[in-house]
Amino acid sequence: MAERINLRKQKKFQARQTILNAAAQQFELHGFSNTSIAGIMQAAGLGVGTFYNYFSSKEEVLMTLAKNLREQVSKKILAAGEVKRSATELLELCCVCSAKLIDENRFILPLFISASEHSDKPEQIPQSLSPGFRELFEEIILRGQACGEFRSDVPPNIITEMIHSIYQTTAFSKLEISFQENIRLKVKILLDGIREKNFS
Amino acid sequence: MAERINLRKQKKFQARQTILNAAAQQFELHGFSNTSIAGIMQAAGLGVGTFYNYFSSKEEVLMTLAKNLREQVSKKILAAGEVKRSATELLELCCVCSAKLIDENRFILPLFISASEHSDKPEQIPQSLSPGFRELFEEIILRGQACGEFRSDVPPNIITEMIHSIYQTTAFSKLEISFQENIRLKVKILLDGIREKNFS
Amino acid sequence: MAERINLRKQKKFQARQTILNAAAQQFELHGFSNTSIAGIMQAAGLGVGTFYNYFSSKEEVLMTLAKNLREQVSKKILAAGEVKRSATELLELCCVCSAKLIDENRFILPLFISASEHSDKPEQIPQSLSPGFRELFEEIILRGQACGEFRSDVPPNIITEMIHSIYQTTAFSKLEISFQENIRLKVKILLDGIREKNFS
Amino acid sequence: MAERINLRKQKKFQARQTILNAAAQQFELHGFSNTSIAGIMQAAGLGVGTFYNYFSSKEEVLMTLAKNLREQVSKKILAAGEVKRSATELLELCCVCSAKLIDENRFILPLFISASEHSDKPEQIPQSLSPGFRELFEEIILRGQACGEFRSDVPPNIITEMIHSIYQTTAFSKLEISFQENIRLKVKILLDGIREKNFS
DNA sequence: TATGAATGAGGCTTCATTCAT
DNA sequence: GATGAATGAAGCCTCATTCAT
Repeated sequence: MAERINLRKQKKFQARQTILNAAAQQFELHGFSNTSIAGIMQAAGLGVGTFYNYFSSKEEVLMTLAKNLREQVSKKILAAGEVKRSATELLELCCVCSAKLIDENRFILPLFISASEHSDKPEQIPQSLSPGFRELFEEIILRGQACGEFRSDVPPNIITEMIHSIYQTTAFSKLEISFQENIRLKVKILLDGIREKNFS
Repeated sequence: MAERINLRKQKKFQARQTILNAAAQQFELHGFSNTSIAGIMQAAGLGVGTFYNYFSSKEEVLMTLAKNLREQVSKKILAAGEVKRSATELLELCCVCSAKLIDENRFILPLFISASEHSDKPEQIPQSLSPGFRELFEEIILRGQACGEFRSDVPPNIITEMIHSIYQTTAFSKLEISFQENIRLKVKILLDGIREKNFS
Repeated sequence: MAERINLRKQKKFQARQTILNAAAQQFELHGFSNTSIAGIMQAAGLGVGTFYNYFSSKEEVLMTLAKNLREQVSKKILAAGEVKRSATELLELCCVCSAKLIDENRFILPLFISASEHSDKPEQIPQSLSPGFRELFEEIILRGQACGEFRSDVPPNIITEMIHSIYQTTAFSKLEISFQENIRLKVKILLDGIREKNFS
Repeated sequence: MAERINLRKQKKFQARQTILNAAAQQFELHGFSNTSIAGIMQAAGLGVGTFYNYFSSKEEVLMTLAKNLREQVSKKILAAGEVKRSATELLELCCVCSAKLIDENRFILPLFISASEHSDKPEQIPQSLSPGFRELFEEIILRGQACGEFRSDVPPNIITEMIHSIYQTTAFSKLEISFQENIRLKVKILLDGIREKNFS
């Protein structure tokens, strides 16, 4: 009996996952607003009505996809933070980790930028990927400023925002260079720009 | 007779302007894809059908708005470039100028990011605001690298892209700080990050 | 003074004619229902509003074009009828005359077939090109039947309708043969088919 | 389960049929271009959107209606052709058969004439009802000419076209006589007109 | 739970017609 | 009389959402 319930739960979970994957694929292919629920479900090989057994709107799907990515990123980054290093090293490491994960789920980033736009249902769209991400970066920067490693004449949230901006726009880059390498170079510039001059 | 025609043309020009302004307002308020043509024309206080006397699609309106801004930015920047200065000074000046103009037409920037998304009519959406903007920045950076003022271990197009990213995402910033000041601080970091270390 | 009025009338007449010609051209090019008033007036090189100084609807234009053709055809045919001949000769002659004129204004025939369809304003569309055409044919046939030249076991209006049908559909013919020759052959068949067998 | 699906498919088929019938009725009532999709669906007692679950345009509906009729006609005619008779008899029989079927679906014929007009989507409108109809007639005529039963001084395609023209315009006839009788009389004339004089 | 047909609101676009100049 | 910008009705079509099976 318990197994049967488990099996059912598993099946349900599978359908949900199928929808999420199909949605990700369609979002990447046609963009968020040009993707219809019918389109997603067709890609998923499921009936249209089934969608509403798992989600109540396209926005919710997007939110879920984002949450998943966010959790992955957070986990990786938190793990990295456990070993003690200089703020610079830590920040660099975090950036590399993030870049890698985002690269593997690239579709999600553009989505955020476009979907967050001015949706009719803005409450359903989280501000950014940040929770557990933005905070972490900001914490590292604060620490770096506190110990004199980073310049203090620029507010930490500005610096965090700048890091963010690098991720967001690099996802769109048309340059020949790879996403991760592109991020690496920009982070290098940023790190050199925020390093306290007397420090080195 | 000529006057009569002139008068009419003038009125037509005004109507066009009214529509453009209403569109800008609505785009800013609800976002590009959430703005309907009916909405624009209602905001403009004109009949729906009138829209098609001036534009053939929402995309064309956006393109027109963008072109207008682009031209303003280009003019300002080109004027700034005529006086000879160090690459650093020039870049800083350009950034300040651009920031000012973009600040006054803030709505347009988010538009580009969202509209470019995956439109059904992508050919109608120019890649960015850049023509005469991106090129200018890149030229300044090249010159700075050539004379040893800027680091050469990062390709100039990466740096240009980074400047772009600052504009794009700062337009969305929720921080308390003003747009122009925000840009100023980020540009400061960037300039410090790309300055050749031996140079100073 | 009188001249001035005449001149004005002439001018007015010219504009009217210009519109009629443009309409004929557009009808032929795009079909009746796919032709817009704006399209006609653009082809005429006149302002849209001007249309309503001369006609009150597209249907009226069509009616006018048809009336013109009808009058031409009638005139020719009546002239032909003045000389006395056998009914067969007369019918053949009429058919040839009609074919020639219709060929020169081919566009009008298809129009009738399609426009008469089920227009919203059916009262404005005359039944056919016939007045002074259908009647004439019918009279010739009646005469032919009366003098034993044509078979009498088929009502004359059926025969007239058959002649009509030849004109109507031949206007659409995709065959290589010319319109007039095509008509000639079909009329030959028809004449042989209605000739009283004992007569010859 | 299979039954359930079957039931649904059956219902779907019924809805499709309902729409086709409503469309036929509306086309007949108001003509093709004066019939709106909303009108059809209202006549069908269904929601507007439902239309697009079955067809993608009015043209497709027309095409479907025509195809159905064409198939019926072809079947009947082919059956008639299996018994061997003289070309004259065969042609007469075919004409009678066709007349009967067309009479029962009279609406479709005018449609073809009007719809073929100059549609914006001409590729979607087949040239005529002919496939398996025009060809058949032409074959009979060729055979009749070959065996000296029909006159050979008129190309067979002209004769076929003439038969066609009889059907097309008789569908519009305002005469008191019935469609089938009307056709019968005209075909009699035609047959007499194409019979080789020496043959009888 | 899965399905997919039905629905109608809402967006886009065309166009005949009006009217101020 | 000539003009053409303004208009809104009306048609087309898409799509999120519901609901009976």
